[in-house]
Amino acid sequence: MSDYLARLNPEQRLAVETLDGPLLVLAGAGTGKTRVLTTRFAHILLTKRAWPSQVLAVTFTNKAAREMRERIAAMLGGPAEGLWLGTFHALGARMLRRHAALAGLEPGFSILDTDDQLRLLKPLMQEAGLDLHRFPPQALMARIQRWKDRGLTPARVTPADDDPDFVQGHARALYAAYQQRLAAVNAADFGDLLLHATEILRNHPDVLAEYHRLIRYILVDEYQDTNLVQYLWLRLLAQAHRNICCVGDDDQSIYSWRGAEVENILRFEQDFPGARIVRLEANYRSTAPILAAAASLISHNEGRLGKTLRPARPGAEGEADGEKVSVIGLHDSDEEARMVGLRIEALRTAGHSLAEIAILVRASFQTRPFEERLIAWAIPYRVVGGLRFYERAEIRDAVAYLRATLRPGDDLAFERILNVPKRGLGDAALRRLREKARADEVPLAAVTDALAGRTKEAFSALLAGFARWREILRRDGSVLCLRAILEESGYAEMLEKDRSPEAPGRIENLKELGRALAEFETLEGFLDHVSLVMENDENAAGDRVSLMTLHAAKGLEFDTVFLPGWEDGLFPHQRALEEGGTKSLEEERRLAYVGLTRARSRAIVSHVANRRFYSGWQSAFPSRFISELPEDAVEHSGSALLERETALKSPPVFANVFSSPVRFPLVRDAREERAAPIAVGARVFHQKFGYGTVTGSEADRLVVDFESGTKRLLSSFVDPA
DNA sequence: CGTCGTCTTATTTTT
DNA sequence: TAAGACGACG
Repeated sequence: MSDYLARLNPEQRLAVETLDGPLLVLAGAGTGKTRVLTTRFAHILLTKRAWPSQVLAVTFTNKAAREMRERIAAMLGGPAEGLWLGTFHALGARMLRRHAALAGLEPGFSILDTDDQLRLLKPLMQEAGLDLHRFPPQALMARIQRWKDRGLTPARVTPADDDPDFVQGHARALYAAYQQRLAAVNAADFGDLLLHATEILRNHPDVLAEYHRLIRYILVDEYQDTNLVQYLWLRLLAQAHRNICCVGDDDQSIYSWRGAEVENILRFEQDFPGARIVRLEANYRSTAPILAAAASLISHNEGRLGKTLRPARPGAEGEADGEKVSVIGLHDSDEEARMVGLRIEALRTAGHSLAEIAILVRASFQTRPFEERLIAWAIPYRVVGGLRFYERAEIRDAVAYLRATLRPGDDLAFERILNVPKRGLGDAALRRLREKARADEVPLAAVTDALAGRTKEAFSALLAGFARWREILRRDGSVLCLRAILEESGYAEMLEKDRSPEAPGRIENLKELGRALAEFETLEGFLDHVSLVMENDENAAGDRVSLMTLHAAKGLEFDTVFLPGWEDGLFPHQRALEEGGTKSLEEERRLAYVGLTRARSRAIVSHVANRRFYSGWQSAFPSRFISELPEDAVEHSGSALLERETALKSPPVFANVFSSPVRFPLVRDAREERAAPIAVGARVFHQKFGYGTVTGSEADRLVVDFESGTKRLLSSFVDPA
């Protein structure tokens, strides 16, 4: 028997070897899901049931796709080429490029980012006479996205899907107009990639048949996070041979806000009659207390498919059941950050690798106090999934230049860089260009005789530039073209002159863009890569603490996981409590479950009594999730311990906590306590200025002598030394 | 047309 | 608080 099969446990093996017919693998956290998927893929190939190009494997993130590709390559003993392996969006794009005409697009269509989308939508809303203050374009955009998530083209949107009160009942008409504009500028937004692809399969049986011939096996990762279009797309592709294997965990469904429908996984058996279900329940990752905590927490959700994780970690028994989950109450977020920093230091001293430590937060703004603390103590860290590489302004600018060079009709790209760097083509010039372009029915870059004087010259110079860059692109390739653009457009000069601290980083980013560009044969391929895949992996290497949102942590694991900010109103989030009812609360709980199950050996949950909120402070109660953890797997400690106990017994008035400035008497205010002991003559510590001596005070301000000089600052910025 | 200052407003989660 | 929008001035 093949040794790759021998390495699996019986349930995993069943999941790998059940090749014919629909199969749902319910894989709990840490049960070897990725291993099953990749082994299954390799098994299909090694048993010669299909060629690599006949298997379609879909993941949610690029990271997962990359990891799968690497693992498969390792199992096959060579690079895995020609696979249909990627994210839903990447595969959708690939499909759409092949059949662009069927969606009313040219094959070289652009993929828009959110800026472009709004720039397209805004004027349409204005034309409809909508007040953009009362109806934010983002809100309508979100509505359109949700429709796309559900596979609804404008024609398919029924009055039942529409809300007559929203944007004065214009939503559907604006959606149709928006789609027309997209086609007019030969562009697709993110949602279109799957919507168009699915629509093509629905409307063109010949194309569908082609894919049925082409693709024999389908593998789907994170099935619990698929939305309706993704489901429709998969079902269409799978309907001929029905060899579809979906792997997922309903307890880890955390993307409903993005249109994901847990129902997809819950009704798999009805969708694919005769489907088999395999449950993976042996958890190889976490200690018994962590699993007990996670299990107890998630048991408060209803409507689960039901799985019981059992500890199977090698040596789990030998480690005396492992450390209990720590729950620590603290006074405020700064203290929380200090606690985490101290513990990280202690772990480091004890020989733990920083790469095995993660801080997982609910919302991205929470990362700040931790970053400040880690910087102050010189603990290397990385923020995972923050600003993506492609989302940085300079990258978008450079890409817009490339897009406008490659596609003279790409008005959105052209508009973006028209006056970047400043060349005297401001709002007024743009307005005139737009009017003329509209009247003459030509792209912006083809407008003539719309401007006069200086602006005219600047515009001609820019057009001459593009003509030159197009020539360079054709003759010398994209890398030299990019270099010419940056030099000749004045963009490089603009950055060099920029004395702000970010400027050097921006220049670095552009160099990185050039390096990435060099790896692509065509500019078209590169542009797709950039909008679909490109990630920010600087800092990826090295021994660093990982700092990220809970959402970004799915699929990862660490020895030690810090879970700060478990307070009602923050986690579960206020909006989940106010809107969406039980469903949202359950999703928050699944998020907590995901967080806990990232930990192999240690999980440290913390909550604070006072959290920074805009400029002021708000008191907060411990998260209700904390009381859902089993007492015997948890150890409580911390300076806010008493408050926690009182708070948990108090009536549930949580909804008011964040929206009103009420201070609950049972929660001590960290400010008052801190402010008192700092008197004239006291030694204090400041994050930036270091140690100093207080020489005076007035109201809430202190006068402090630092080595670098005397400062007047808010007492809240210094700590007693 | 561009710059500077004031004012507002926002904090979920992202392919 | 802090970043972004917007309006008044040069």
